[in-house]
Amino acid sequence: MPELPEVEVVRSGLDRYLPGRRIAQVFVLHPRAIRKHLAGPIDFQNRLVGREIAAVRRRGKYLWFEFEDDQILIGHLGMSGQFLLVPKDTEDEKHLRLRFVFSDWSTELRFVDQRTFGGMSLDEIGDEQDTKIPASLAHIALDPFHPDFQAAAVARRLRARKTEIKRLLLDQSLVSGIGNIYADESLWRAKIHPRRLASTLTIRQLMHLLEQARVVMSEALAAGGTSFDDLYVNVNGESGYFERGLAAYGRRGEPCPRCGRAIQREAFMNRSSHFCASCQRAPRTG
DNA sequence: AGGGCAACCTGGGGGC
DNA sequence: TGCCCCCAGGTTGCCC
Repeated sequence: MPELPEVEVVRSGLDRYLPGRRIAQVFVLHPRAIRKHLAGPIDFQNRLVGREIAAVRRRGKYLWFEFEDDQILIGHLGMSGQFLLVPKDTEDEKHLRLRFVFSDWSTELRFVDQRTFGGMSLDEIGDEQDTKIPASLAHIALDPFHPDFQAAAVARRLRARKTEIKRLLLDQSLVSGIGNIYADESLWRAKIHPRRLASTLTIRQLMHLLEQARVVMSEALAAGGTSFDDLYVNVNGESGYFERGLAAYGRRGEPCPRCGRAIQREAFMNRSSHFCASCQRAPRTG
């Protein structure tokens, strides 16, 4: 569920409350929530207790907690993950996976995740130039919100690939942060069919597409993200309201806001693509 | 090397 | 009620 705008809403909520807080206790309630931390739950707990959070950062759909040394705690929401800041005496959520208790604070941090595709792991800062990014996230490309994001360079990389443009938008090693919702919305805005081969587009068209991705995601961020149900909420449990801003995603059969023809849904990579067959012309086949 | 697909999970909704 | 199938904001690993 959560793509860049939703993860950024969560990150900013965490970063508003957590810097300066010291972890007093860590509870691992489901082992899958830390499956990428290979050293296991005891090591996970031992290495966190006593640490003070310095900042909460993000690249693409990953966020991470920085401490005062090179240790980093990475989090990914997967399809259904939530970070919630709640009073300690709040009843446990059904899918509560991790609990963080802080020194001298009546609020605790909870990681709740119905489908368990998300999780947390401990890592160290990598050596990538001056940017403090966890070593295990080195393969994650810059996202369109990053000040160093270079649309022209990314466009050249996209054009060099011999596959459909939507696959590439979803490839987090080329451009990060875009998922199924914002891929469909960006393609709709740029009037490009999702199955169009990237190599048939011009650099100018690809740069325009990347710009549409940045714009639609910043509009979504301003609206608090897209929430179809209560699986996506901010750290206070509130939904975002960008669903009303979506033109194509999840709108099969509804009129295209631009031309009025019905939005199509098509199976794609075990999921789906939504587009306007009139505004986004299908590539020739065969 | 790069492309394509199944697997990892839980739960909601629709059809019968 | 119940069962079965399909669907869902993502990533990974394995095959070719």
